[in-house]
Amino acid sequence: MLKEAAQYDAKNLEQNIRKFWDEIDAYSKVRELRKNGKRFFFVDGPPYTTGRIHLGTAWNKIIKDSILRYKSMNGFHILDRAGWDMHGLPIEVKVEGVLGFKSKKDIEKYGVGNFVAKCKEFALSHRDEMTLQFQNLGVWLNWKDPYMTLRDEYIEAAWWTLKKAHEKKLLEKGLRVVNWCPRCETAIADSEVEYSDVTDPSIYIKFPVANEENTYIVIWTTTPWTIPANIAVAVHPSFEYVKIKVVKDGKEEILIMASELMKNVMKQGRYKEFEVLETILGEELKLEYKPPLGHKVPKQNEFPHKVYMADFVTAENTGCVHIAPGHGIDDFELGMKHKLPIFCPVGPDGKYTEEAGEYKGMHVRDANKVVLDDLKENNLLLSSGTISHRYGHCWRCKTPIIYLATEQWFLRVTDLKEKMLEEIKKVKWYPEWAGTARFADWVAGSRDWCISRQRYWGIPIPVWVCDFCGNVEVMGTMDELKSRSGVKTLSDLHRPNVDNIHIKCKCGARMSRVPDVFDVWFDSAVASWATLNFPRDEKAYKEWWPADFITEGHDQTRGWFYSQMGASMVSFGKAPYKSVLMHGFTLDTEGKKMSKSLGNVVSPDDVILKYGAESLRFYVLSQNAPWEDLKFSWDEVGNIHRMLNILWNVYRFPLPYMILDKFNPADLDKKLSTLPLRLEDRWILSRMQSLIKSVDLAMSEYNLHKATRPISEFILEDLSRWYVQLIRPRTWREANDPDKLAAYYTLYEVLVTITKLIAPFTPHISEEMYQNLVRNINHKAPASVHLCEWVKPRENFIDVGLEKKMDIIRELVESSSNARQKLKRKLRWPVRRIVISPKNEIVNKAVESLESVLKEQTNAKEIVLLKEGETWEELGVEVLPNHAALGPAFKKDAGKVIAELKKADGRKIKKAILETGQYELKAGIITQEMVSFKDLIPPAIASAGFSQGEVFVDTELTREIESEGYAREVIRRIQDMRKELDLAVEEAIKAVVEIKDERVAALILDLKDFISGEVRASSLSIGHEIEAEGALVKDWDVEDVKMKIGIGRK
RNA sequence: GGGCCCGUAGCUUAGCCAGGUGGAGCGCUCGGCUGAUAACCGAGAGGUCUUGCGUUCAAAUCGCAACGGGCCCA
Repeated sequence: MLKEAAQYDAKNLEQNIRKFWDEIDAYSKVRELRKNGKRFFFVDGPPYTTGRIHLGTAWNKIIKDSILRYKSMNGFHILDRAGWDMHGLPIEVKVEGVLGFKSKKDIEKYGVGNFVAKCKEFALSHRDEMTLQFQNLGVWLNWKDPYMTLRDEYIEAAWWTLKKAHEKKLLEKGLRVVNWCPRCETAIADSEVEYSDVTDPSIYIKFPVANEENTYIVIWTTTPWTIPANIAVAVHPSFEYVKIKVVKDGKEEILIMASELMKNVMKQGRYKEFEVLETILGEELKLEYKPPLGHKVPKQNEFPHKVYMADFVTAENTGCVHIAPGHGIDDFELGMKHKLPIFCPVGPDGKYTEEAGEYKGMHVRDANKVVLDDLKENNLLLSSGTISHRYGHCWRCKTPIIYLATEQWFLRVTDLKEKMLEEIKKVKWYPEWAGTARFADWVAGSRDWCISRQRYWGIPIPVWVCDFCGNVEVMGTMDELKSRSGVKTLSDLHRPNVDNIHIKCKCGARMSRVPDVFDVWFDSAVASWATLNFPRDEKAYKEWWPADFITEGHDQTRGWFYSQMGASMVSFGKAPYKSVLMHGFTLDTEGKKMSKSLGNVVSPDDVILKYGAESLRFYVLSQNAPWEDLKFSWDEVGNIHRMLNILWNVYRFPLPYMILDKFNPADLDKKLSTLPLRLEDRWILSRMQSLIKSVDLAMSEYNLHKATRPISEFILEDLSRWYVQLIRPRTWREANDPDKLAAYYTLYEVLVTITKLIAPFTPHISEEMYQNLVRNINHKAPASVHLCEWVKPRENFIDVGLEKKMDIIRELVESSSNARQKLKRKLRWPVRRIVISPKNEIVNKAVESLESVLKEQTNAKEIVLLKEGETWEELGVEVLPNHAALGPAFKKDAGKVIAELKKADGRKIKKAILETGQYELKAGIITQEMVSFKDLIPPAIASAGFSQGEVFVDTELTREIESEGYAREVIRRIQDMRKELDLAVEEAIKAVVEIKDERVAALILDLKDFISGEVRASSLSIGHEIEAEGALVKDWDVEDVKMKIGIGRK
């Protein structure tokens, strides 16, 4: 049996439904049901297990959930392990914070094992918290058996991949300049560098040219601390450089710089006069200079210092660029090209080493000022100021990064670039430009991937190097390590467990593991095979890989989309995914990004608390195209909530009637073909099919916004505002009226269909409706709506012509209420007639077939339909005299003509003028140019236009109309009072209506039986001399007529 | 500084691909409805389509440039 439904309470409903899902283990049932379906391999981009989820992560998972639910209902066998990214610096930094650590030394002192254990604990507890938050959104993924980067089998996938790289000679150890965080004391990836504005020194330095007295080459830098590592100067080969003579404080100097920057340098150095001695092309500038800090850094005196050509030099500052190959990427490359020493006198902690001479032990952060002073002392500082510019910071601890030349392990992905670009083309990208423009650009400009980190909480790099011969071996699995090393038990594969394992080199010496761990991006890079437990489980890999679909935010272009692609090219030589949906970011209402420092963060929990998860779900899905950034708006979430509330009301409104009538939809299809469906029933069924089609079309391109918006439109416009209004009177008819049953069956069919249509997007409310509408009727039906098949459009229900006609009827109803409003005639009061003047034949067809709908909705006694283009003859025509033409023609008789025109029948004049061009008055003949016409609408008539013509509403009162108007006023007030007494729908009453106005009392008395029926009164007295009485008595004012109504239980 | 995306009413947006009188919702004002009712419906006001230049008979739509926002990079 159907059950009645209370008001929409999202939070309560959602909690109950989730409990229900748990009880019947709905998720597992759904996956089990589809296990023979076509495979659909989805890889969850693993969120990082720190802190709580934010709106962006919520959106991400909601997209995934909706698409997977849709796919599942369409028969796909889905593999969808949730994923967790659990290693890396972010967690280390958090744990360091908790333990109050400041540097790596603190960690070593605490013990690597202890520290790693803390990190693991942190990651696991946050995983649990975040799982709950995702589940509260109604997101269905495999939460019971998620993939976790800290598990041994996952680590093996990374190891296996590195072994592949080694086999393919794509793994190399090398000296490179890397982004280095001096606090975390590790290399960090390009993607871990966060840029923000900082103020730095902006200084101009003179490098003394060798063998030329008082001659200097001028360079500019923002990092004075790199000057002790200066090895060369770069100039642009095709720029023009000058040697100029300047005088300052009575001393003569010769300076070298780009000629177009001469003025700038003069200004910076506050030189008043100068003289150009020589102009030289960059490529001819062959100079040697003396190290500016040779006296402080003795090592510097061992190196030659020369000028080299480089295309990266720009015409800014001086046009001569300070080159420190140990501290810059371009510098390093120039150094490699010319075989310069890669001099890097800075240690991993950011302090100068022995090689820095007198600077030894000083932190580079403190060195800028000292270097400046030293340069000034030697008269080498031309000017010193500050500049505000963007500079890189460690994304976790916010320390400004430095560039250091260090020995690191690299994946030579640049070797695979061409092949990768080919693979990108084979992937289906949504939207298309995400792949062809954005991702391809990024890949084309990418560099080799530095995968080593000098840290603790991560996947240990499985590389063993011979202490003696330097031979390199990579372990691919735990078993391989055990058998190579002879170690029997290994509790897990983290540090420090694997640190002190040695294996025997083929040369006979001992091999030791390199102490590094992987860049955490490498962890998630192997997710598509790690989630299949490859290499342990090859069968699953063969059956499922590569992924059919992944979806992440646009920041993952350079992140996960790329890291997966790189790792997969190394491992398997092909793309790891077949299709990618790139989604946007959540921004605040201003379009600014949400950040803690701006205080504009909205958490998903806040939204759920106020409106429930479903409103949030439908909101993020429908608000934007998925790939656009979403400007969060509370108001819009509120609108979605309202829409869901209306859906809920539409669902619950027929329930009491259906229950009362013991409605049984068991033979729904048969009934729909045998019952006398009205045109409006056929119309909503047709609209329903059109809706299914648009949802399917949109979903085929993952256009979630185009799938959800029409659903919302349908619910509001077609179902609630129109269909439910139309069938309302039918639902309170007596017993077995086939007309009522037709409405029941139709509405039921629509509600059940919509339940399935919204299931992927708003799974809770859908389930709740389904349980009542379907399961309470038929216990053999699937236990959950999510176990149902997706609905297919039924062609036999589609009637496009009918939909068009109904559109016109709706327009006519709108126009007529517009016209009513002009004369302040309420809808409760019938109107004598509605006259429709159509511009188009389709209007006639619509009105002819749907006249009953039109009549009812406009509350009109009669519909008068004119022919296409016909003017309504009852309209008067006002003739407007044109004085400028009449005056000269009739001279002194003009007054008479005008007076006659006013009295005459305008319609006749207009007709004659239109047909013959003239009209004969007593006072003379008038012609076209002497008059113009205006439609004259009688006072009781109002008009309003619509797209296909015009509507006239005749509000003239008759006894019948007045009687009905007042009667309805009385009915509505008695209904209101019934409500106030909280009477059951079918409960009978007795009522007394006392009206002092005798005329009105008589009018109402005409319809006494009608009123009794409508309000279920077993006795009803109406009159001017009776007295209102009953359990509830109220005074009313109806259009200035005083009434006193009393009602009570029978 | 570069690549990609976005900019339409006070707010959120459709229309842009394929040029032809800019549509909605929210909010506001006014009105209506009343057995879905702490709900619902209608009407009205509200637009330099970010700006400028160009192509075209015609530009929100196509092109170029600038400005503002986002992501990524340098």
